[in-house]
Amino acid sequence: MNKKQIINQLDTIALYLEIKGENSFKVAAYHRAGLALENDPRSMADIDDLSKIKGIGKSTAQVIEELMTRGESSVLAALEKEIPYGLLDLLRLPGLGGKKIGKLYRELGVTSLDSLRDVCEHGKVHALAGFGKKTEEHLLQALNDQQQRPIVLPIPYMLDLSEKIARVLKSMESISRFSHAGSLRRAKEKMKDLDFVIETTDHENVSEALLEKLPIHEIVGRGDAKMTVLLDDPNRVSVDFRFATVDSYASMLLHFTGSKEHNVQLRRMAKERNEKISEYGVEMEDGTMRTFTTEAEFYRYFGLNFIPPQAREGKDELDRAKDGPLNLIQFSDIKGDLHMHSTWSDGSHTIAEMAEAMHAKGYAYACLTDHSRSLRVANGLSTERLLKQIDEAAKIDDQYDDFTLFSGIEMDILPDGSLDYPDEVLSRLDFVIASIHSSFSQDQKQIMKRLENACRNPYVRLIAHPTGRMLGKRKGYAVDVNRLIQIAAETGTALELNASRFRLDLSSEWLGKVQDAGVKIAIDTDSHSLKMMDDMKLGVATAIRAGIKPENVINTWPIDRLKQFFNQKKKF
DNA sequence: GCCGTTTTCGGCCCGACTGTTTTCAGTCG
Repeated sequence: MNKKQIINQLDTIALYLEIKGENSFKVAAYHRAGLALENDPRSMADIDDLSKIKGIGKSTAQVIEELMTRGESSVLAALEKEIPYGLLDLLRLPGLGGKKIGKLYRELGVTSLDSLRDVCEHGKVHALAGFGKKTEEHLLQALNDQQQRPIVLPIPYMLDLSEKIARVLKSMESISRFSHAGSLRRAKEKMKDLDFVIETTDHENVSEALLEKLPIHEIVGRGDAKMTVLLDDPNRVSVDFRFATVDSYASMLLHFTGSKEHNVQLRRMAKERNEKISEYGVEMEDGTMRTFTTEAEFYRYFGLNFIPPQAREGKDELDRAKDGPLNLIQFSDIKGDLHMHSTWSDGSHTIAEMAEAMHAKGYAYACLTDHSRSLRVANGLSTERLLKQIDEAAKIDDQYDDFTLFSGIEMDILPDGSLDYPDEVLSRLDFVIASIHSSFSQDQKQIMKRLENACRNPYVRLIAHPTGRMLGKRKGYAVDVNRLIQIAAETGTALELNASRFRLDLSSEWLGKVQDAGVKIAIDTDSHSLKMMDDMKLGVATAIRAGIKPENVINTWPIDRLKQFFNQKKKF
């Protein structure tokens, strides 16, 4: 059983325990054990002593062992025997938790969504103590709408929504500051809702305006401190708006950025010194509330260096932030973008427009990398056109003295493993990227042969979007990423973090291993338009999640060092 | 169920909101 399946089983056990009415800390312990596994970068095979992992104790370790060896858990089997499986579906209805489900089961014999509907329709629910007419109505409504707790949605979808909401917030005069928070701010690839923290003195007005300007499906809750709505989009995305004052804004942002586990650890730390953290600030021993103007100031108060949102997953970041600055890459480290397209292949803007936009971003360099000749659908460059483009790019480069436009190519690795141009053509370019755009369904052996051939070419410096995945759309091809990292290390080839919101390839999970193997990384937007260049921020955010240090990212390097990398002889 | 440079037992982050209730339980993040 793989790690993901084991985590699922642990979560299922937790759900059963919740319905059983177990102590909520016991329930949380199973979730936390799953989280601990997820946060551990090692594969199941590499973990020798489970109970040494923080959050996994004797009991959960035993369950995990059993899942690994037998493929099933006796703890889970006993729960399945005791509690009808259909009750788990009820947990997905908004407003129903373990306690209420337990009551419905024990007192009304509810065992499934269908039997719940039946008792609701017969008016039996509102007679139960603790239930009432409104609860019964809401349950029926939820059953009829097939309304469920939010599913997880991919970051490209949520980022678009978030940007639309941000535009609305920006237009409101009564808002002095706002930020997205939650999983999106931590750059998780999937999330179930959106969170915004808003600084305002007039939350009534802001709530009203939001309800007016946003497409709202339903108001889930509305109070002085927050408003929760379901958007009228195909996925009925849930959005939380939290209102803060000037004083509480930083604490509020910290709190709603999470992660939950990060917050728990911070609060524990505060508790040890008899202080109490809430979203409003830090309550001192004498009851006074201390507030902060920035998150950095908050961390500093506890003797910690700043922890960027994407590093707040409740791993070991608090310990590391005690010892010194985290030395994680940040956006200001980026000196250029090494993967972009122009109208010469399938981009929407001319070389001059792309170059000027990169220059305007304050970058010191950028590299033009249109598609190669075999990628006909993208108007890939014939050898003649490529040679012409090199001249054209040089002319544009000449117009700048504080910016360099390199000439490169994104060259296809063909299905048989050969490359799209001969070496004598590649030798004319500053920077050669190789990538796969065809025959995705080949078996792993053939895919790896293609990638290995590319890495062993003396001119190929980077493998772009190494897995070929599209978030929320397709999985990518059958690449053995561990092996690719090994080959990249042997040959001195860099691997890409494609920063496009549709890709994020390699993922943060793999990038940590890339860095550990001593392989260099390029964070590129693969821009086909001016707008796409902005995804560099998302790329950096993803790199931070992976714990990437700036010195391991080639496009943080000054131009001379980058040129050295472009020209160095590869190792074989 | 997990955890401990004061602890191996007694805690476990903290608050908003709703619906059910006359002071709070349950759900949620």
